[in-house]
Amino acid sequence: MEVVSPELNSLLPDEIMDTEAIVMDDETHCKSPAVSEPLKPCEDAPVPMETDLPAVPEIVSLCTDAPPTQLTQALTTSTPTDSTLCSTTSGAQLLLTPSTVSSSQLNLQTTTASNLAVNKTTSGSPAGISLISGGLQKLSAPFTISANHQIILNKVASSPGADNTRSPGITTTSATPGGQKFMVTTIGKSGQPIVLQLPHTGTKPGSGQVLGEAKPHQQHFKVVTIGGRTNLKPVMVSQAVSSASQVTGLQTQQLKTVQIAKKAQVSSAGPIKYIITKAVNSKGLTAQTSVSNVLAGRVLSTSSPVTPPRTITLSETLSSTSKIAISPLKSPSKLTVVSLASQVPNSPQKSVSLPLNMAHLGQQILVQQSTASSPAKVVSSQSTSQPMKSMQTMTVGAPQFKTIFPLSTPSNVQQIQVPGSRFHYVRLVTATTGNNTIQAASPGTNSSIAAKPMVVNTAQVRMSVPIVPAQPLKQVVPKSLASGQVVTTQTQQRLIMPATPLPQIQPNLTNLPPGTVLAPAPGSGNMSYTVLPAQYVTQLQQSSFVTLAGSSGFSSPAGIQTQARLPLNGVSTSDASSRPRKPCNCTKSQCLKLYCDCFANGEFCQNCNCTNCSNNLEHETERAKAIKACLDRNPEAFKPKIGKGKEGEADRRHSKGCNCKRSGCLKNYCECYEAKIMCSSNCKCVGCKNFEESPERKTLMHLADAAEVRVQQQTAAKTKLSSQISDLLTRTTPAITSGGGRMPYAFVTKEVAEATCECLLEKAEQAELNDQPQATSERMVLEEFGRCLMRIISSAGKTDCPSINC
DNA sequence: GAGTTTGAAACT
DNA sequence: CAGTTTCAAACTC
Repeated sequence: MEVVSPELNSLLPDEIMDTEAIVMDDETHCKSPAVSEPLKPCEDAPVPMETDLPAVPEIVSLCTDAPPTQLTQALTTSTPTDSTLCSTTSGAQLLLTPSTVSSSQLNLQTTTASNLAVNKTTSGSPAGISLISGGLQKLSAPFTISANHQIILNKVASSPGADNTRSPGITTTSATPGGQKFMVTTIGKSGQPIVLQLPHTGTKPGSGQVLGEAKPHQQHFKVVTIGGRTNLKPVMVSQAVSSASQVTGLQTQQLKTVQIAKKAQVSSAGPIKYIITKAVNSKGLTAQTSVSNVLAGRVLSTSSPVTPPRTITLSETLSSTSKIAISPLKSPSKLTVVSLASQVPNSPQKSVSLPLNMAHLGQQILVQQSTASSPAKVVSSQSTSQPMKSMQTMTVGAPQFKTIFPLSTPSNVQQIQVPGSRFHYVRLVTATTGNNTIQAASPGTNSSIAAKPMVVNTAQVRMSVPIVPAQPLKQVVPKSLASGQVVTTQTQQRLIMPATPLPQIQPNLTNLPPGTVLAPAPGSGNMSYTVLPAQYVTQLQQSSFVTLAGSSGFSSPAGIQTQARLPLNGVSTSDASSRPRKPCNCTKSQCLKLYCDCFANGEFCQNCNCTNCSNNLEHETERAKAIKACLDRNPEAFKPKIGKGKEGEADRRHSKGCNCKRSGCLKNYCECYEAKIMCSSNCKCVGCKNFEESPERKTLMHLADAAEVRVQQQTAAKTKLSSQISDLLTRTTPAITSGGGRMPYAFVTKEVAEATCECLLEKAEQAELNDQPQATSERMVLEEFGRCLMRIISSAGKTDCPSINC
């Protein structure tokens, strides 16, 4: 399995989708409760979860044997049962759940003579295309079946009332009479053709396929996702069992692409790669910008080194089942869950859900995303009868996103940061016995990946709760998970890693530091957690985690990589990422109290000046206790203090307000002023001058702006000067070389310098005689100086003795 | 860089 | 919840 594009998250439904759990073991299953119901953890793996906002059902149950209706509810909003999600028309299965904003339409038209029969309408037909459109989006797209087994779908550039740019996410599925299935996801630019590669298989009479119906025949899925790329990205799924593709609504406002592929015939022990691509800030981005971001941040990775580029093959042998379900949500928060689990050979159900995520059997990916303005949502992953050994759950969201990664036993986690990007990339690679070759294709980044070995607990993960800094969690996912989980939040991504047992610590999962990652202690089950800050990944590279892993009994190596920082506190990620973290200077708090900014931000101390620091992995126990203590005192201790207003920074306000008494709230002592926001009614300050009309504040602001401008100008001037000098040296080098190897300064002899000065003085005198203003005089002198330099340079390349003549 | 001021966090 | 203490950052010299 491969790619989870965070962009996809923004397109994904607001609610958490429940993907049907894939039964890895026939014997036991974890019942999946209804979406609206709290998830029940598997009996053998209870997972304590918390939720702040149970009002909106967002829990996704991944159990395979979940009640059909419940599952359906979790997956889609329109289909009553799970089985109905699959179209039963001949050979063609297409499930489309209405995306909340989907307005784009695709027209399917057979334009060439072909043995493939495709319906033009959305209604299912014997021709082999069925569209479930109960309140669903219609798909219509002219397509052409080429002679080389390709179907080219030409997306309608524009449809009435539809904005392709804003609603790029379109998924359609078609099937040939022979049972071939095609899933097309258009997530990219409008007007780009979609090409479906048709498998060269014999025609098979289309027959109604119901989810759960096992078929000995192979069915091929080819999924082409076009998300701003013109190149083809077919995905073929071969499966012996009957399969159903489920496509749920897409958030068309933003593009998301998730491609997870596992190469056919790859053993479960083979390397599995997870790539989460750039997350889309669903809030801050407009539709257009989101599209561009998708294009830039989109990642397509191949499943294995042998997998041809651009082609992802999901191949399940008779024994596997993959299923991905995504349900649309009406909430502003966006949550995407893509789960995929392997099934026993006889497992009848097999489904692939788009838009974007495809998980490999035996693995599960949860993608959860929520907007900053909406409550955080929790995705729960399924539990199978057996602890999923290779299940992985990822939740990615932006501006607030959470990632839950049930890590498979040997797994690698890589965190990738693209410079300048406001998103954090997380790559999970299930580790195998051998080294995994990780292919991360993060558009816009050429960052090299130097994964650092990391030990991942093989123990079953009992829970994971993403923590959303500014916003309460809506739900918690109590599910028994595989072996590891990663929770990320909008502002930061954290890893929850297996840690030494800390049974006494039961962190309030809803209020953990942003991006906190909790991982159960190996074998200890659900009560041991290690809370790791977002920077953990980065810091892992500095060796702390290896030690921890060893002490924690991690059994398998994994790699974590980070290239940059994560967004913080709802602040622009670019700013946060570009701004170096301020080192703390704590001396008495051991950096385990909120006095410490590092700790308060959920970060490890790194390159700080603190003494007796315990805010590191070496003191994970103390740190965990401290976190718990803080949460006990204030459940929202780690939530951002500065809320994000609806209209941008203007509405930002301090959640608690300040209590300044002497600073007039015009110094950085004041948290409001420090955050560059006005004091609000939440504040209890005395003598506040930090309000809109305050003249003092305006003055300060002007001064600050002016100072900033000066700094910028100086910086720019220095940069320009350096560039010019560098360029000058570069350009003069050949001449110097040709002139006998003399360095540039060698030409500035005493005579030359004197001549230059004379020229400058003369110029100054001229200006003075002409009663030129000082500025003009200075400019004239400088210009003359420039000319002198040019003459020196020019002469340097010609003669050994440059002459300066005014 | 040392000392002071300040206000949040922690404590009672 | 209020008052006090502790703490580290911000600020001043």
